[in-house]
Amino acid sequence: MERRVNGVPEIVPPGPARPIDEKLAEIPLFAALGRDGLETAVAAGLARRYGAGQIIVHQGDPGDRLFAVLEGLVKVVLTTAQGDVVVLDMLGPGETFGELSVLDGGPRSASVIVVETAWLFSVSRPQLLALMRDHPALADEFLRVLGALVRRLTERAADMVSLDLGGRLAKALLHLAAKHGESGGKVIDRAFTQSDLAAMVGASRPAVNRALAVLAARNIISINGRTIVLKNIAELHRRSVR
Amino acid sequence: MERRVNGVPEIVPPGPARPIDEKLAEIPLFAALGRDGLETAVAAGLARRYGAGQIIVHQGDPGDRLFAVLEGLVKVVLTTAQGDVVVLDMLGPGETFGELSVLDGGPRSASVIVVETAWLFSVSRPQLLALMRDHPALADEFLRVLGALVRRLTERAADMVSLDLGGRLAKALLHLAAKHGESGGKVIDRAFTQSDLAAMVGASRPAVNRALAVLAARNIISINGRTIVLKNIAELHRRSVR
DNA sequence: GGGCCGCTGTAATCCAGCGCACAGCTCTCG
DNA sequence: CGAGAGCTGTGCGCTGGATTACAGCGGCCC
Repeated sequence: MERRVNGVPEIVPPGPARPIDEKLAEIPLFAALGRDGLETAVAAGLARRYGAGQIIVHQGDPGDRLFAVLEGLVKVVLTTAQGDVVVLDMLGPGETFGELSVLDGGPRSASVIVVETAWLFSVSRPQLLALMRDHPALADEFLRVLGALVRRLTERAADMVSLDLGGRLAKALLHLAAKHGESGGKVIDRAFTQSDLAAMVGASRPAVNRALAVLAARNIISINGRTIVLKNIAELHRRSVR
Repeated sequence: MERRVNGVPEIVPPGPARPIDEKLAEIPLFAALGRDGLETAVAAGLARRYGAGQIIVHQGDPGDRLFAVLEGLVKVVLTTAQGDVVVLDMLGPGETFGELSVLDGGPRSASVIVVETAWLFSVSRPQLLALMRDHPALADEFLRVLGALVRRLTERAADMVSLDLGGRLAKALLHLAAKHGESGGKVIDRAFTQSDLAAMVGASRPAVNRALAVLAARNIISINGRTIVLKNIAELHRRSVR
């Protein structure tokens, strides 16, 4: 069981457990390429393994690569001028980051840090643009991904101001369980801490702990160490909209 | 002087004060079209006037048009399930909205409401896609606009959790003055109220009033009714990052 | 001109969540 | 196997902002 302490880098040898193109074909964005396009992409891109705690891209740095998560878990982190940390999202297999670098080639708007040992695939901006030129379906899919990104950010901006801590936490739990959970999105058992949760919902770590305790007391969730089981999804939904 | 009460619709006759193509050429997105492309766009699109309080697009509705503000002022508003209102942005001449409808054709993620009598230009998704096909520069520019949108939303999400009311207000004032202000971005005198400001920074209206009073007492801004003069821009910047 | 409506300005009360501090637990590594 | 590090769980005082209420004021409309 992968239970590595956060913040401690880990040496991970390269070497895929399964072929790259097989994993890549499961990612919506690249699936649009078709068989031959996938081969071209694999040849053009880079696949690497990263250990927990490693920083993939650093906020503010230049960068022109688009990344896709093949395996593992990474977090998108924004550090404010005062050093406060905001976790924008957790990304698992099939998800991508670095879209902005492709759009305008500007500096990274956030950092991306490995939470669970991750296997990432990346292509450079020129390579991606060339792929898009040859495969218009990839361009369409890319726009779709962008749309989802904008919608999520919009919703999040509103949530941050209109929901109280309990609501934001409920929403975060549902979001995490749906994306990274087991048993049909009911169990969260991944390597992120309450501090990560706190940074996701914009609250202090103790406050999150309390809010979790409240949910557990109402039998809406159950907590066992770092494992959270969602027992009453409907109630969580209700709390995430009021 | 335009000093219409918010929320009260107003009948505004059609009829541009200046030619459409002239205004459109001043908008970065459409400027990429060149002379002949502009004419095509004008022929394909619609130009209309809307009175204060009118709702241009309604959150949740389907919609496939991209809008550009030629004149006036509109606000992008998100209403939560409980009825709380969040103002995402104020858009003036040269700015666009409805990009999402072009990306994925999904429902409107927010409503757009006229604040000051506005003259808007709009094109449908198919028309815009056709224009992009014939004028690749338009597609490039559209991606640039999207990049800016994503960056702004990302920054906003972080601001909402890391800045206190004073900081968020300072940031909002700088943002508004830069976009819609006079005298080199120092004076804000538009038709939006303290309630609008409150919905922008995610606070109650009295709280905003107090925060403004504090800034005025420190001689950082001066307030005269609905007119706000930024007297110490450097100090506002300082407050918007700590 | 008079009444009405909406916006600004301000005061009083209340409470959620923060900051801080500390205890207990578990996993890791020497 | 012992030490240490990092995470979870919890108590306490404090403050910022929400809530509510109300007075003053200026346009707007009849």
